[in-house]
Amino acid sequence: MNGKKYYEDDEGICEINVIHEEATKRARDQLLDENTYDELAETFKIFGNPTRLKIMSLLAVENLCVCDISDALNMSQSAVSHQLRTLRSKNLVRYTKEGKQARYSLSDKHVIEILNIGIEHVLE
Amino acid sequence: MNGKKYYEDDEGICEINVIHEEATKRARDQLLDENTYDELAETFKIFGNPTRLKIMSLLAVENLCVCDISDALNMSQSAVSHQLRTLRSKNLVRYTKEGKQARYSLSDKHVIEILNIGIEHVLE
DNA sequence: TGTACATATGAACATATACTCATATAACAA
DNA sequence: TTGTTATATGAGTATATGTTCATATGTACA
Repeated sequence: MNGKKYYEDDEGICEINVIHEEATKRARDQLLDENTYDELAETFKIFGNPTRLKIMSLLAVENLCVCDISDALNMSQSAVSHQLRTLRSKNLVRYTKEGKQARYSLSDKHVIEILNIGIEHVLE
Repeated sequence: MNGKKYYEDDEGICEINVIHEEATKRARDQLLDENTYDELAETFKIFGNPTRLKIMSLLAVENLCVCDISDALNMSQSAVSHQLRTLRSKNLVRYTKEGKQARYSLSDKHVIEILNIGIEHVLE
């Protein structure tokens, strides 16, 4: 079940040994699009930062404006605003304008689901 | 329901306005430990990279050694090995020595759960 | 022994990220 | 108008990350 394979990269031809050829093929065949993994990674990356996690945790309970969040997290308005921008860019939060303020909320139930699974995993 | 609060940082006293004081308090009170968010972020960060996602997807189906994974992903042995090290450091994969080889597998059911929720989220 | 293979790892590099600071925009109030 | 408040954002900076390259370690086999 051992075999040699070759692949071409920028530099030339490279050789790779495959030990478990059948299993490798089965595993490779069930992979999704390259693109799906990129998107998936982009999504998880958003969850990979404590500040954003805390913002999402806050918004899971209450809709808040930027200064509320700054206060709750003891962080500068600018830092919070930048992170909200990131969260918005991936459609994880949304906001509605209320006069001078912007009232933020979670845009998706999946956000809470992913949060909860993660917390479950970490706390046990 | 508007109030002013003050906090001290390295530079001195800063002022923050709170617009929704009650809601902010409720939201803040249900936050978890600082430490929990750090751990949580560390975990999600691991999922925030396409190469690692693909490795986990492969191992969700078959137990493979490093060269199998390199072949399946068309990546250098070194790059894969470094990523496996990262995955090991967070206890997401483990391996058993089989002669010259190291046979890797997922170490945790949560890994597949988190993967699946993410995929569900991305694909819809 | 020596040689080939499977894997691990340190160093270097290029890129991405998360803040701070300063400033811009936008809404309301005096 | 002018000033104040709430938010957004560009630039700069320090740190983290993902890969490559070179090399080390460890196992098996001649």
